[in-house]
Amino acid sequence: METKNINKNKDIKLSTSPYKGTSDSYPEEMFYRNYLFNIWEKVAKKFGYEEYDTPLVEEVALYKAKSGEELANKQLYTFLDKGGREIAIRPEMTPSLARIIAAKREELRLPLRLFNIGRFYRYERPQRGRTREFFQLNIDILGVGERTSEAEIIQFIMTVMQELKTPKETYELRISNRYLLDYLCEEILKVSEEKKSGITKAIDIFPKIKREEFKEYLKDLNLKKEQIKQVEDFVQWDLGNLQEIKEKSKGASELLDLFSLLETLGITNVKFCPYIVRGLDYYTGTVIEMFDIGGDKNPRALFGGGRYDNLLEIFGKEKLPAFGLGWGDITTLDYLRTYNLLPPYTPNTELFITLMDKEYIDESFKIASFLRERGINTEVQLEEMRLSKQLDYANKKSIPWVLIIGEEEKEKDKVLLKNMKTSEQLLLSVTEVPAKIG
RNA sequence: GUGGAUGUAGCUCAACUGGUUAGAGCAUCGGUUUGUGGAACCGAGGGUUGUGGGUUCAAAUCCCAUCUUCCACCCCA
Repeated sequence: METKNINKNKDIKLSTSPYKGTSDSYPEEMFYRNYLFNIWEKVAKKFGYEEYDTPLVEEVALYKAKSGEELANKQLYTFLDKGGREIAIRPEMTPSLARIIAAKREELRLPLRLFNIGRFYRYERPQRGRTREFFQLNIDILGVGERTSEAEIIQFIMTVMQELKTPKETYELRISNRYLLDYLCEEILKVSEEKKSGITKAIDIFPKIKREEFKEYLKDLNLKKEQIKQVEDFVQWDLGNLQEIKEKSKGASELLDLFSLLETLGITNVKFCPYIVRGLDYYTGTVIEMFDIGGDKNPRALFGGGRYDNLLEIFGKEKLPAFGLGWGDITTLDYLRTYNLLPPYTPNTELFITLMDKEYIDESFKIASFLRERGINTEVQLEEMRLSKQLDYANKKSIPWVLIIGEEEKEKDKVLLKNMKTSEQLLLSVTEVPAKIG
């Protein structure tokens, strides 16, 4: 009976490839991912941000309330749990963050500086810079409505870029403000509320299409000739244009304040771009996106973010000013690879202990424990094997040091420490192995 | 969700356009070398040609379906 079962299992050929749009991370890939994550975490902590986390699943209603329609309806992984609840795997962090803040709205001391590095899922067609499973750094400051909070996050961004050793000519932080669109529609174009979303969308795709196509697009929105010209004019605005309307437009004055603050901080690689609008429905003021401008290999934003002062309202709570961003791992690693900015892969093991005779294994284990206590990452050869093979193994794994313990060494109560790079060998006692090796 | 391309050994690619037993480089393993790695040489293992149908005397090659990956749209990290 049992053999029958085994045969039956043999007939089922399971695929070894991961689920569509996801990928397995072998040690080398983990090394690169952790390189990025460690920098994110280190810099976030440097700025006084604290780590938090939320469940991977949420009720679908959370996303229906405020995320974009596309994200909530089409890109959401959903299922019914056994109690009949509609559950979603989180596609983004901000709604969850808003939820946990709203839950403790009354007792939290402000401002709150929070970050999280988490896994997210979106049901989409995979392509460059876009997969179904990805990680994101979410970093948010809550409780400060001033431009200072935005400047701080932008300072954080630039510090991370520095840590990643990114060349200045390869990136640009594009900044705009949602209130500016209100001003355009209400004060300049004087169009009805329904037309606003169409115009917003047109402005969003402006950098992607040709001038003529843009004109056609606006014509299709039933805009008058004069209005079309005004929109074409708007997407080319610079800070000078904002100066003229700063008394009348909240967006303009906020942007001017932010840019003057950034200037005093000596922050470069930032640009006012009127066509940055961002899709998610909850943004209210400043919006930002980071782009690779060194070539056309990475047309997708490395991250996007903005101000979302009203998000707590969906929980029936008092408003709370908030500003934050979601920084993607896929897009960023693509970018880092494009410019060869990732460090060479190096395994963790610093020292390898050979086994010349299987009788010596307890000696190996004891020495390994001793060295590990001293902080040296130590790997032990577990099977008797020709020495050349053991050295070959250490060499292929780029382990910098090898400790040889054989008959000769045992007699003298010493070990032979070999530097794999220089081939130098040193006969010494175990206690003499330097704690800081490498 | 729409459109376009793709799939041959672990990886990168061949196979004279439908014709014997699907090959090579790299990688892996073994040996030359039982206490010294990186080089060289010798050898070995590894494939239902993504999967399932169909056409044909004959299919990696042609047709259909399906899946994967990639690219664009959409959306977005």
